Amino acid sequence: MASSDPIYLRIVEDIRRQINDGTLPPGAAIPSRAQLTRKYGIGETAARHALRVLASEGLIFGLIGSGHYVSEKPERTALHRLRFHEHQPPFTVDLQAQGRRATCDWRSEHTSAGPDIAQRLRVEDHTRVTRTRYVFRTDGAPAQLATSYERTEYTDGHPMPAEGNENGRKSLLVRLSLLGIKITEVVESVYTRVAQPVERDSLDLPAGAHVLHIERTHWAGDSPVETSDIVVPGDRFRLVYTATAPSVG
Amino acid sequence: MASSDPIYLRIVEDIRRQINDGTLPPGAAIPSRAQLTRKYGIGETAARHALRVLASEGLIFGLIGSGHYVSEKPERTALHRLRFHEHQPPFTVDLQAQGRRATCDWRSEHTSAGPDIAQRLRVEDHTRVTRTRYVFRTDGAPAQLATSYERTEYTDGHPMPAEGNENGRKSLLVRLSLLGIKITEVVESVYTRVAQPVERDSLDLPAGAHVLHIERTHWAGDSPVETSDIVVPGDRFRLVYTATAPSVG
DNA sequence: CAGAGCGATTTGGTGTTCCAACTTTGCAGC
DNA sequence: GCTGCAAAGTTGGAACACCAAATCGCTCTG
Repeated sequence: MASSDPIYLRIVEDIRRQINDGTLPPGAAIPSRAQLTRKYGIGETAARHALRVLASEGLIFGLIGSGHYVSEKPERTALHRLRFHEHQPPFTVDLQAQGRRATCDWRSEHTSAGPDIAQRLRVEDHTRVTRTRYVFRTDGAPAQLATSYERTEYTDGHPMPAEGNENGRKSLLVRLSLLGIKITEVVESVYTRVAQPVERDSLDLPAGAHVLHIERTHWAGDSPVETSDIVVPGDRFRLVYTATAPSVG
Repeated sequence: MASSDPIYLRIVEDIRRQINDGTLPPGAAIPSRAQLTRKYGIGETAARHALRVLASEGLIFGLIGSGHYVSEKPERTALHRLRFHEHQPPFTVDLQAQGRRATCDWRSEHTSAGPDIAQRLRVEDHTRVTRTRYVFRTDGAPAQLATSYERTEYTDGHPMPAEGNENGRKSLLVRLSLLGIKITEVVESVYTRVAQPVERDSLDLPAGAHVLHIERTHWAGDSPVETSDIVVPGDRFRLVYTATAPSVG
């Protein structure tokens, strides 16, 4: 706000305000670079810099040869995560529960745990674990990128197939229950960060896009059984956690 | 990766790779604009653009007169959210539970519900509600910005004081239990977005910073009792959700 | 040897210019 | 009236230049 602020920030704040208060509704055209330079009496550098900042924030988007336009307000699909009911173990709700066409492909392999995964699974470095990379798609669009790590000792009896799709899918809980292992606790740790190149490729994200990163660990008593990293496009989803009091049916 | 990619992206990917694989550890100096132009045989525009992109992603930061340096890997403080135990209502864990010096100031007022809040509280537009703005600080630094809305009918008996700090704080649950209202369900919806100017001011964030936005609603049976918007700096915190199976003590 | 001071270096803001790729528009010709 | 093409407008990449503010290192002085 200070008059000592750089010029381009003044433009940014001005346009942002117009978008917020509805003067520029979604779909409206932003003045072009040439128009901005005339309107505000600035150089082209400042004008394009302002547009770049607004575009990188997702408020507007540019079309080569056409112009810049106000983005639609992002509708974030609810992704139901942990849900708790009495007399049921904690579980995560599948994408299918959304009533959308969802598919899942995975690739599974044995590998050795790095320091981070080793700590989360409470094993030594280089312990052999089963790593499975999942790609979830909803309505054809990539929706989640998940990497799951299981302690191989637990799952050797009923191992993951090397790869497959949703048809051959057996949930973690089913496979573990066959081994007499009961999940007693699930912990999810959520944070946001910039998408890495691999994730941008898999999830079809632009440079600088933010993702929600979920570190999930399933516990059986005091032993972590499985841990996974789940990466979700930050502009397309919201995570919903529901908790129900035990004494109510 | 394609050779048709713009030059500045090649530089970005090259430096990003060096940061990721440890060639450039946190604190290491990035080559200056002049050095980059010589090293890659590019113009100054491309060099500074590459540095700007990396800086906007938070991977590096610039010091006027000194240079660009690799950022520390962000340590995100765990913010324990919903936790569920048998025979206890769902509750959110306070900041104090972190073992840190935390303070809280708030300002409370009666106002009329806008369409968004009205929908979440299942009331008509313009129904009178109690709005309370909280600012939580941890170790002196602003940590959370929360805006809570309560249906005035529930809380008129034991209203919020107009303003106060952590010393005069009575939790929502305590006030409601005095009125015989028992929270049976808590729903938290989490997403990430760019911080708005007001939030940047309150939380001391740079332009373009991302926040975690939590929409939380407390339910008593089928009636929403309180709903709040909780905004948390995305680079300083992670949200931890813990679920324990009912049948285990 | 300590400290002051100056100059080289670096970032960040801004202006100007040029170009390639693409879209939109309007006009000419059928 | 319709088609097709050319011109004008727009974005995005890139180069170059200039300046203010800040930092850093070296030198010179006391």
